[in-house]
Amino acid sequence: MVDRLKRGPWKPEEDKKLLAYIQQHGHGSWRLVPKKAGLQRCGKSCRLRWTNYLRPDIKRGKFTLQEERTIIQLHALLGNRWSAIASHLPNRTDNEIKNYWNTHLKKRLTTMGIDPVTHKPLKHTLRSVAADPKDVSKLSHIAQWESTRLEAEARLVRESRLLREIDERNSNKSNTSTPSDILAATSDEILKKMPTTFAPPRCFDILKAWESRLFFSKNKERSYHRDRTFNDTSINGDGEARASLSFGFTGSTTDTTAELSYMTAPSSRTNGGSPLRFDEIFENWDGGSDDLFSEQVFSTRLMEAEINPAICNDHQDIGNHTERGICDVQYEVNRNHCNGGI
DNA sequence: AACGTCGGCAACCGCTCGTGT
DNA sequence: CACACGAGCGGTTGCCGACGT
Repeated sequence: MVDRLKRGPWKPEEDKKLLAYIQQHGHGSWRLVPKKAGLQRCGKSCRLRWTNYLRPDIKRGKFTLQEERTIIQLHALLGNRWSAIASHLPNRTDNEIKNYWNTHLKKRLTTMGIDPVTHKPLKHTLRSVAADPKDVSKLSHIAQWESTRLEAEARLVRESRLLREIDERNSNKSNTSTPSDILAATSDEILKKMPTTFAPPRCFDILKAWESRLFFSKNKERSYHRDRTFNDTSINGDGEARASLSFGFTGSTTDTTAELSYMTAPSSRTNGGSPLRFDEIFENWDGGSDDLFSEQVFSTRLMEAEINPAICNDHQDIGNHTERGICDVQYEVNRNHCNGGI
């Protein structure tokens, strides 16, 4: 008689058997696992049960806001590459992330007027759903900002991957190659692989997105037009790229200059968090006091606040944000009290 | 209380990729 | 080079509980 393989949900005793076997022997070849563990399952079923459920390092339960943001941002960069996304979220499985995306995040983005596939604004939504022209404008700005930023970050990832590949290949080449050989080969490869159009400094795109967000500000009490300059981009040895935008604004009692700088973090410093969204700062800047900046505290306007106003006032120290995330965002503000303005 | 609908999630399916022979 | 096999990945299915009528 041929043993029929069992399918469907796993029973606790089956879990126990599989767990006990793997803890004692390791899984080795998955094909042999069910036989050795005394299970009427196929090896593939055992592997899935282990990787998606039984593995001791799996984190279960509700996704944090930080995790949600990371998923959304990584999805914009990587698409449906769930395993790649999961590698940035410690202790979460690709299956869990995929399910969470399909059941929660996709719908949420759609509600916010963002296409969950392209991460770009849904044009029909901007026209029809948001009847108030102010809402249309707001949605449009947010979507525009997000889209530009994501495109820039996607390019960053592509370019750094390309450079790393080339770097690795060169370091693996035989020692007989002269430096000029390597240089020639490298330049050739870069020329072949890079887009034919000239790519502007990476961080500028992101700053330009911020700039449009900033100068579309709804606050009429301040003027943001003064001393607005983009500063140069630099890339240091750790792979960090940085650019900054300096600008001034005039308030009712103070003259303030500020610098926004965008710095990509080297991979060694990333830990699966997500970058600070600058539109969050500006939303609060518009309505907040100048002291907001001297205290280095601001309110985060979370994406979820679009649907849940109850979590709008979550205060967090900017220092927490700069230590985590794929990209670091920093800002510096220099305030000059000018006794009644300039 | 019974029934229908919906959402969440575990599990499966089929394909691709990498590796060994 | 071709083939077989194992493992991994993304898409899909189906079960089950919650909720509404």
